[in-house]
Amino acid sequence: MSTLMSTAEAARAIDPAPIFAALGDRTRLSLLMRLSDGRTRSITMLAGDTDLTRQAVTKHLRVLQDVGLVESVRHGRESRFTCRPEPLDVARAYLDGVAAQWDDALLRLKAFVEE
Amino acid sequence: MSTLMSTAEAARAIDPAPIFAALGDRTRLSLLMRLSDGRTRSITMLAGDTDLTRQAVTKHLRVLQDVGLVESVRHGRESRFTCRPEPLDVARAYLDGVAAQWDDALLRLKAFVEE
DNA sequence: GAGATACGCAACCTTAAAGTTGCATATTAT
DNA sequence: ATAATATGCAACTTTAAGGTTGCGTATCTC
Repeated sequence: MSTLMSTAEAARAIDPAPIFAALGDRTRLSLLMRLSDGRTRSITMLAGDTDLTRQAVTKHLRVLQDVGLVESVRHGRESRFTCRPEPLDVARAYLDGVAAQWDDALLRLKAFVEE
Repeated sequence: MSTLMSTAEAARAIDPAPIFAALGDRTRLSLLMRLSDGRTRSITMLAGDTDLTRQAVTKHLRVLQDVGLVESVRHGRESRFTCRPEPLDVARAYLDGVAAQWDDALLRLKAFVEE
């Protein structure tokens, strides 16, 4: 079989559950929000704004990293995190798919009732 | 202050984390997918397609119900579940917001580099 | 080189998620 | 009325999430 597919197709092929799970935590959403300005931040910087310990923040960043939502680059003694938006496309593609199926169902139902 | 707001504004006002958390499980995503054809199903029906016990499915349905993703109506001795797409809009609005912020950041960065 | 800074790793605690089993109760069908 | 069906409730187990603390190591700064 061919392995060629568009990014949209690729997005649909990836299991979205782990991505949603990573997004399903307030602390992690907050970290993402702060990183979504495109700037890069160290763990200590990110932990400074929260009431959590650095280790807790590190764990959350690890969860985000495992699904590709952030990326880290070592820079001297600090590791700098950046937002990676690709998994968001996977999540959006999934939601769009469910919503589309839902809308189709409503249309068919309406057509059925009116015929 | 006014409490008037559009559905889009309302969507942004709701904490999306619990919705994402509810979506962050394969079994629940599968339940949602099967319900997103708009048809109504009993717990036993939904549990029949899985390798889980009825009770496990009941718990998952409860999680989905708690964030408004499904709705149940008692009908005789069975309770029938229906998909409710509104929370999906909340999730989509949130993802769109983050993605937009991200795109803005890239634009500003580009402008900064080129100036 | 010495001290401060930034991090990684590992152990540990607490709580909740996911799932099971057993039993009670309400409905439907015969 | 009885038997079968569909569900609800509660107790219990297992495992993982979220968080902390302590300590070791690499890296800047002076």
